[in-house]
Amino acid sequence: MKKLTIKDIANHFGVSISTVSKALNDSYEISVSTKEKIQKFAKEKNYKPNFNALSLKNRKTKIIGILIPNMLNYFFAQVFKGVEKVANEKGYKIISCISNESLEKEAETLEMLSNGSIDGVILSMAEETEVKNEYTHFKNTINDGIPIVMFDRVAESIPCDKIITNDFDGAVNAVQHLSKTGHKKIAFISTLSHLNVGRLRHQGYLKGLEKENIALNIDYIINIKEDDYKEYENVLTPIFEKLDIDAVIATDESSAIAAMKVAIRQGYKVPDDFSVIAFSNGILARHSSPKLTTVSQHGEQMGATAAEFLINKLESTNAEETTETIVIKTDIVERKSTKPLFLN
Amino acid sequence: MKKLTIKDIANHFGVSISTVSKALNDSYEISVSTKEKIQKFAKEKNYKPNFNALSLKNRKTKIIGILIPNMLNYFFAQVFKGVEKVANEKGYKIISCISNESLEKEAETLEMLSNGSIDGVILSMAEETEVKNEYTHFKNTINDGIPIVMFDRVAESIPCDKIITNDFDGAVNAVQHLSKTGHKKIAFISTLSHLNVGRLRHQGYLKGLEKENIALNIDYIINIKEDDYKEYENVLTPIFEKLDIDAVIATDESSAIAAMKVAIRQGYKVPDDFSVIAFSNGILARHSSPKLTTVSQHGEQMGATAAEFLINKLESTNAEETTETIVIKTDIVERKSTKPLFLN
DNA sequence: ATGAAAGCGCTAACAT
DNA sequence: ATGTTAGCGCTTTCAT
Repeated sequence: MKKLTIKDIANHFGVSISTVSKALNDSYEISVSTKEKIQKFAKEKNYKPNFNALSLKNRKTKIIGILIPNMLNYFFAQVFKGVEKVANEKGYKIISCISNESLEKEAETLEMLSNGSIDGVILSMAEETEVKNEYTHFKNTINDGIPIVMFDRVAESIPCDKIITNDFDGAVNAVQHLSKTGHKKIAFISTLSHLNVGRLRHQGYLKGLEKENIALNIDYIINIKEDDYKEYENVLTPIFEKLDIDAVIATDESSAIAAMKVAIRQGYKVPDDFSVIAFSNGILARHSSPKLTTVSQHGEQMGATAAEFLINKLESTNAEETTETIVIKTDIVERKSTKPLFLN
Repeated sequence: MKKLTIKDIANHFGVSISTVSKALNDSYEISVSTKEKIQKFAKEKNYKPNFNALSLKNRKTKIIGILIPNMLNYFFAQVFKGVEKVANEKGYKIISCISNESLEKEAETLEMLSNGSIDGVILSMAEETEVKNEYTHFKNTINDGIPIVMFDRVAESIPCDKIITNDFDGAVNAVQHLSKTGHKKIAFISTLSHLNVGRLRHQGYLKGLEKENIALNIDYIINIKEDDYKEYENVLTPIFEKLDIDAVIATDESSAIAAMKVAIRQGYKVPDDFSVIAFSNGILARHSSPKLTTVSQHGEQMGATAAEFLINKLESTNAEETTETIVIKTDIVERKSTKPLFLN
């Protein structure tokens, strides 16, 4: 039960621990015969070098932290998958933590991790952090020598690599798609108006209208609290009754599906009289009826990219302190909630 | 940038490192005045004891591993959330790994983790592992002194704590629910026939029929490969055309939703002429139209329970080697794909 | 009240 | 080819 150490092996063969260490690391200094017997023995006994001893010695753990606001979100799960894939390939393990959208937990977690537990961290800001604009904990961990890579919800002012999507362009494209398929009365439903990604999508929506020469109707901008997706339908029903709209762009799947249901209930035919596009990664889009056309976000690729950047930074010798911002483009995935767009 | 160590502090005050160590640990051996100044200094300089040094010394990391087949599955994400919550409360961190349903990756991962990286591990078996019945890697890690807690997909023969659901009873209840609301021609759609949880649900289905005095119709048992949920509708369409059924129990959400769509397309009214119940935790259930009645699995609670058991084992001094199996009961959550059940 | 020294498991520079 | 030693950062026993 007691784990086998290099010392035990040394005793067993009556040699010194450094001989064993070198033998196990296949050093040229050690004779072939002793190397062989020691390696064979170690293998048989299933010897594994102690992780903590190595980390202590090397001053690095080959562990990266990932800190996300919420694990029940398909987007973050996808990002995680991408990170895991790359980390695994490069021999890194992952400590994963949840901030629960809380600034305090985010800060505590970062604090807890910056004691040599991890070599670097990939994170997406908690909502509260972004809203309060409180970034000192990020600065602290960077000052502690722990590189950060941020994705999706990133803090502009923090000097670190950032992996984001083209939220603005995504929204522009969504508007244009709808417009080109004959929808001009386009509402914008946002559950993210307090976050930067939400604002960017909003601005993209405005830009899209402009490009398509559609006048802005203020009433078409609908902000809902994201708390309770169960309420989305109730919130939207009276609005849709009042408003004369023929399309919706939503910042997330749930509200898009709610919008679609309400529209159908009110007698619209989707996608002909009423089209819907949502920002999304999700499973919901593929299971709704009709299936949802989406501005799709490539979470896995974002995660993989984040991991690559972080690991590069960790393993690069030259201490070049440049930081990059990478944009992973969204795609419009046409499903059944919009009319097909033929390029003319 | 270079991290502050106990040695640095000792030098700064011209005292020995053991004095500093004791001072920081608030030892009675150290005078109040030196304790104060050392603690104050440490705090100001944001001193953090090195994690790896502590782990090496204590022979424990306060890290638990979690090894799940797939992160994009809402059930596993929920379990993770439960684990995270408890771990966090008790001061443990989590290293999370994905087996991707692969025996080899599962074994490799366990191997990689049993070098002192973690104190214990929570896992759900990869599909391949369960199918091939290849459990030596579990035995190895247990022999390495790393306790395992398994959940959901558990290996009977391995001596460890296990957290499972009452799949059998869940299926019985589902059948009875349908029967009592007037549905007797109940099909069973399984995407998990190769897994034990799938078999248990299957047996529960049979038992439910028996209890309700419904004769078994072999054709009503429909096994589909889970690979491609996109194909579910195509697979089910001809079957439903041929079969005379008025209800479906599905082992997962996706196939349930596919079944519902196909039924609706074929002119059935859900839930009146055709009811659907699915084993599920998911978001899909709450967003489909109509919303799906489910045998609901409480993943978060399973995760929390698993973490509690593991941490208990890790922190209990007495080496009692008993293992327990805990059943977290499912509930039927009535939504709109079944008729309401009034107890008579 | 403070310090010296050993040890956790390992590597590596420096003997021999 | 093999061994000795110091050191990674910390705790703890045993001096002083």
